[in-house]
Amino acid sequence: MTEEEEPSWFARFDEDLPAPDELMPLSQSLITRDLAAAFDIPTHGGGLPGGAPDGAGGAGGQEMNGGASSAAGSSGGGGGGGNGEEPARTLKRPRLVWTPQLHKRFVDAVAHLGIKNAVPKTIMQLMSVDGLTRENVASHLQKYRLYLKRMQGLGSGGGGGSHSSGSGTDAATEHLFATGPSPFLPQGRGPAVADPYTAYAPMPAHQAAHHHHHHPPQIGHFHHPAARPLGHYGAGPGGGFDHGFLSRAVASGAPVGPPAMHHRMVGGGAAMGMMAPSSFADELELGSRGGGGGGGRRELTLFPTSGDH
DNA sequence: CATCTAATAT
DNA sequence: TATATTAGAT
Repeated sequence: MTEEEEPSWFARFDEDLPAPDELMPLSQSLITRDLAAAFDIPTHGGGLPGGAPDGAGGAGGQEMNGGASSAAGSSGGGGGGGNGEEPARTLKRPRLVWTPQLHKRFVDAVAHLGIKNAVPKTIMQLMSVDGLTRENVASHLQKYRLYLKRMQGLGSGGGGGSHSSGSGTDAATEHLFATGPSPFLPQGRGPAVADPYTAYAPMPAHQAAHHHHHHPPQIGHFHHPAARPLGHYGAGPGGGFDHGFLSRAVASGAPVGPPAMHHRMVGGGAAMGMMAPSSFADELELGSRGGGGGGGRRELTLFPTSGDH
């Protein structure tokens, strides 16, 4: 009952999520989670091998890579090697480190999914991050919600925080959640609107429908300064990515309809500031990729053509 | 029975 | 602190 879904938003949510090219060269994820788990992921801040964690260093440095490695163990062939017995199950994974990039994906997914489908399962599928489990997303989803709530409930400042002026929101959280464009869809239950929320298109399309919403001045509108040649992604060598993966990801045969849900958004008119105007390029990077045949791991290459599961 | 949300524990 | 985990609710 109440099965509602909008085919538009995710119709082409691709956005510029996927990195254009340049898949991060193998890196940390070389270690199989088994090994990593066995030794504890060495991603601890303690002694960074390079040294300076932040600050100086590469000004142009662009964040660190995401750490979603993972894999469900079980390697089949191979050498077998070492582990004679591998429970493969009950393997405790190291704490998932939600890196900003990972967050971006999460936020983007939620924003595009809409409060309606912003459920752990869907988000997880939309994120398409290998190793990400529902619990992982669920756990974080809570934090994200709290963050939003905190922002909407309390305009800025208030509470105990009190951070510099400018835009209210905490720094750390802000920095982490700095959700650039928050195309949140007003879940207004339109009486008969043809296309209530046209998922925002990657291009400045003027799909301005008749929206007489007294929306608060959405100051802080940012664009993606990142000028990356989006588009070419087709079937690369080994990677057959496609933006349409979402179309099938969520659209699991569901006659989407007008989202008639309870919309409980605070009309807070408070003006929410945003981060500084600095040019923050959002880069997404995903590594891992079944190289060829050996791997056999269904890492990236998410929805290949259907049929997952 | 499966999934989501909340609170809690580490 | 940030996550994982558990418990409860739907």
